[in-house]
Amino acid sequence: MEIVKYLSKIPLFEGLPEDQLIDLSKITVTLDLGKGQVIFSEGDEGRGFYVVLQGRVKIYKLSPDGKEQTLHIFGSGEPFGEVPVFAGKHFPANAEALEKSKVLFFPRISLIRLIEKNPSLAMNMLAILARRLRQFTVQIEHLSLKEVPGRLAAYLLYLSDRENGSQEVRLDITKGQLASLLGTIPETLSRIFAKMSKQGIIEIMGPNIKILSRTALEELVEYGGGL
Amino acid sequence: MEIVKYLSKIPLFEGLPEDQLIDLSKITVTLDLGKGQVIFSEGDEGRGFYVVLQGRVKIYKLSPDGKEQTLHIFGSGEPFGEVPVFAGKHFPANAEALEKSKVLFFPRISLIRLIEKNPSLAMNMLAILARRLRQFTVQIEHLSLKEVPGRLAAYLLYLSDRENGSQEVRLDITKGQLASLLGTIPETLSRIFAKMSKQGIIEIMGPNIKILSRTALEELVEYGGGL
DNA sequence: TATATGCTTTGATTTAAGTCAAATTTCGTC
DNA sequence: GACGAAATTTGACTTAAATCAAAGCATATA
Repeated sequence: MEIVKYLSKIPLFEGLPEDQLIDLSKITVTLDLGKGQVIFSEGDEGRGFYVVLQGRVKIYKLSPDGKEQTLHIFGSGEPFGEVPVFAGKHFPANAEALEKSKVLFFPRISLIRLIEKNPSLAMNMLAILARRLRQFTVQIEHLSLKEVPGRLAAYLLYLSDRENGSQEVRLDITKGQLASLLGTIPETLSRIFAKMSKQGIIEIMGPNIKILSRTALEELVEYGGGL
Repeated sequence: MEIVKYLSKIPLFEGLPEDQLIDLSKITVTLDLGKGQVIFSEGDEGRGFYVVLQGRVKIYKLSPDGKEQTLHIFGSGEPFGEVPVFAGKHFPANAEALEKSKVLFFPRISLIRLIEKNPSLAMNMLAILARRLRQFTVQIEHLSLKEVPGRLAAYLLYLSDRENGSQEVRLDITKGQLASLLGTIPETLSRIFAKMSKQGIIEIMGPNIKILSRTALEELVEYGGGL
């Protein structure tokens, strides 16, 4: 079966024996989503969690006046919506497909049953949640302790590191989406990009960015200000 | 043994059979901490996690220039520092006793062994981590989408709700600590308190605050601004 | 190719909140 | 109860970033 092969590649289920993967595959539902399609909304009952197969999914919060704060953007292989499975009740945020996507859905009940039979699955899940907690810690730090240029610099360095230190990175989300992820608005982000570019720290070619001075970016993260 | 009785009251270990609690008690180390004493620092290797027995413990991040963002304040019965146990390596933040405190330490290795033997413990930990993730979601939302008055209003309502809607709440942390928890500085917080007081929304008597208009607070959370 | 739609940039202005400095209150301890 | 240290408040000032408005680009689709 196709699904089993997919499952075995998802970090969450790494190291599970084949028979358990088959068990898992039996409880999953595959969802096909169009661009912009809402997967769940804040306050919805959490009946289970999801894993991205193809495409990208955005998790975000809305303020009453419609301003958006992106919490995460998940790509292929990443699980989301696990919180209510264990914490109970409802989703604390919204989820929406950024592009045409496929996601797997794992119903809560079946999953809990599976975990009870299967401690190592629980360990994997613990690791995932702990890692996510760590990401949030960083995000909170950035939002409260750093100005926007510092946050952007940190993000660019993160992208670069992800491609083992490449000088050139590509934004795989729109600049508007990046603004929301950094806790700001497109105008502000655009101005900061312009300033960084003028100072010769980066070079912008559409969604491709060449890092001209890694040091300058690191200083922005470290000491902020002064752009 | 004393410790076993303590352990049985900690949500994390709820529902564990007595013999497992005894096992647990054997691997714990009790730490006595003075006020202001550092428990671990960002970057330290995570050798295990902690549970507060008495007192209060603050988890926080520091910016290079010394500004502090409090992530959590944990009281009696609450676990902290679990992230590196499952996510690996080092602590992502600092921990310090806010007052004279007692905490239990659970070494990583023993703990993992225990969890592997013991699925229900894993389920409890999953629930705890999931709840914490949810709290962070809210905190990020607040930091990015709401102005300080809205965050303060939300905090006051939270305190009030915790004492089933009481009109009078008591800050169990200093206003400086509250400022850090809300992602701001004491001066700003003080001004906002003054404004709210002038507008008859609250009445301040030292650390005791009387909520005069719950509605006004709710509006601040909802629509922000206008103080 | 033309046109509409959505992204991005730029400019002018406003504003919330941070900084620096100093006065004042509160608190712990001798 | 009195002293010194710490926490809190107040004031004047600065600043980063949001808002509002409009123009410029792309991109995809008819």
